[in-house]
Amino acid sequence: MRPGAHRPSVPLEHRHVIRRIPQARERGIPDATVARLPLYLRALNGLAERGTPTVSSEDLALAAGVNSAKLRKDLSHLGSYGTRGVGYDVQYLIYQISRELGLTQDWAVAIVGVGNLGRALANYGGFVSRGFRVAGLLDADPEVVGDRIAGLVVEHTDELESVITERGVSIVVIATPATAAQHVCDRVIAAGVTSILNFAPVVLAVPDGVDVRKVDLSIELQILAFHEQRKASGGPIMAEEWPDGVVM
Amino acid sequence: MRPGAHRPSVPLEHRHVIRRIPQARERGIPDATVARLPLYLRALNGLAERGTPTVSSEDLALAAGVNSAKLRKDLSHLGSYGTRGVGYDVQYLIYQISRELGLTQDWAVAIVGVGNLGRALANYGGFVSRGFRVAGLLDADPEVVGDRIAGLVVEHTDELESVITERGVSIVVIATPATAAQHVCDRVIAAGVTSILNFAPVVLAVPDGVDVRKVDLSIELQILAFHEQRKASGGPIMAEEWPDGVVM
DNA sequence: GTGCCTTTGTGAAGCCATGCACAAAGTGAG
DNA sequence: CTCACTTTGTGCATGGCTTCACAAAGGCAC
Ligand SMILES: NC(=O)c1ccc[n+]([C@@H]2O[C@H](COP(=O)([O-])OP(=O)(O)OC[C@H]3O[C@@H](n4cnc5c(N)ncnc54)[C@H](O)[C@@H]3O)[C@@H](O)[C@H]2O)c1
Ligand SMILES: NC(=O)c1ccc[n+]([C@@H]2O[C@H](COP(=O)([O-])OP(=O)(O)OC[C@H]3O[C@@H](n4cnc5c(N)ncnc54)[C@H](O)[C@@H]3O)[C@@H](O)[C@H]2O)c1
Repeated sequence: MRPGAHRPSVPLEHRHVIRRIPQARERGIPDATVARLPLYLRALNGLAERGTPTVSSEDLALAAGVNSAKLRKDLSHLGSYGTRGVGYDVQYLIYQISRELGLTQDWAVAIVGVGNLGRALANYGGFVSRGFRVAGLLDADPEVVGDRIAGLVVEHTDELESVITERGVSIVVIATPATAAQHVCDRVIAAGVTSILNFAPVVLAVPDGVDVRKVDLSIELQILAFHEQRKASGGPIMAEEWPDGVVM
Repeated sequence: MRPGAHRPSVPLEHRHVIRRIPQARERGIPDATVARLPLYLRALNGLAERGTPTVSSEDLALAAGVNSAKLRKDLSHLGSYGTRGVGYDVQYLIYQISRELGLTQDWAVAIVGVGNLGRALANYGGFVSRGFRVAGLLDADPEVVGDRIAGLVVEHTDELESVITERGVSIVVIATPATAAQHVCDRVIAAGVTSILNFAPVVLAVPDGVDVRKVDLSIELQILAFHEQRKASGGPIMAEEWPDGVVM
């Protein structure tokens, strides 16, 4: 996950070589930083709603749940948008981060697989709130096709390619059973999509240049279980036993 | 996220100091490794279903979508469970990883907030399939309380503490609106819960020793949008313009 | 037993991310 | 203008993670 797949040939040999301008603002924002920008954006929107005009890195870091040095370094990758002694202008920073993330434009999203999860996603308001527009709901089940959900009519997956091309869909959400996910994935890629959000518990095989992000509830729970067990068993030393019945 | 919060006082000064036994199997599995173990487990279960008795690190890595050296290093943190020249015994490895993750026991999970998302989660089969049992559904809305979902009756959040303590709930899933999440979080922690999976788009404040993992659809989409924009705008060099109307 | 083949387990190197600590830069009072 | 104060932007050190590459280990044939 989080593959280095993108950025295959982005030059990264500046920064320590010549340093042409004071800020290192010439592309190549670290993945870790990109993953935190939405967090900052959310915190900034909260501040903006309360009318706060400027915010220090310390306060914003607190609101976003990160270290303030990390926040400043992250923002420095976008450019020098703060004022020393004052902080960051909330509105201006919202604009800059939004622009960097590509949220100043509208993204058409299609959801494939309108079951329990797909319906929840379709009804989700937080989707639309930030430049993402659900432009299509698709399912293979004739029982489901024709249902009206959140103002959209579910279409048959036969229409997948035409929906994608005709409505300019650039991001596809896969919420089908695991068995169907790779097939759907292949089709949407063939139709030109290069950004996929996958909820099915499978590793999707995709060509270079296609970004897949996955959300896997089961994995999150298992990670929690690991730490929970660790806490319960009272410290780092554990019984070393395992059944001898299991043979290698 | 992924806080270093847990493991506050775990000694990690071995490994490069004395090396008491050939394998470094004395606790302290890296977070990055823990996060991949469920992936390996899933791949192994697929192999087991097809009756495959053993698997090489190369093949398993392929199925899990990782580098084979990384896979071997990850597994070496659990112990020396492979056979050189042969590979890993599928059943045995499933058992070892399950044990390490704490999946040999049953975990009682409560879901708080039974709206669109909460219902989807409650109906999700992949939940139960791996040692997780939904032991309670709770909501604050009297309209929702009493509904029967996936064999469970939704209870009122007034019952939150008693449900947690009486049914031995150790993991809580928060699927309430963002505004209610911190309040719910505080209550479940007061009731003794130390593992939380949060779907609400807020940074939860929790004391040390409590693990929070979050799933945020909106963040994933924004990350995809970032890369999508990068692809579309034809390479690392971009127009440097921004509206002069916006003043700092 | 001997020798060949396969595959693991891990040292070592390189890369990336984190966080400290501070100089530079800006504000505002007097 | 000067000075004290605040806060940014970043050099640097540290540590963790990834990947390569290979010696060690086991299986198997004869
Ligand atoms: N529900 C959850 O909370 C949850 C959580 C984590 C992961 N998931 C995963 O998300 C996926 C969907 O979960 P769900 O609970 O909504 O399942 P679901 O069975 O309720 O819905 C799946 C939908 O996909 C449709 N479908 C099947 N094949 C298709 C195809 N080839 N093309 C298009 N549509 C197709 C089905 O008709 C159905 O409507 C599953 O892979 C599941 O493992 C679900
Ligand atoms: N639906 C999605 O696809 C989706 C995706 C990502 C994130 N989220 C987030 O997940 C959360 C739930 O989303 P949803 O679509 O299910 O919303 P929803 O409004 O459908 O459901 C929220 C439920 O929480 C209940 N609730 C409110 N206050 C409560 C309280 N104090 N205690 C217990 N229950 C309470 C409500 O009665 C309601 O049933 C939201 O924070 C949302 O932002 C949802």
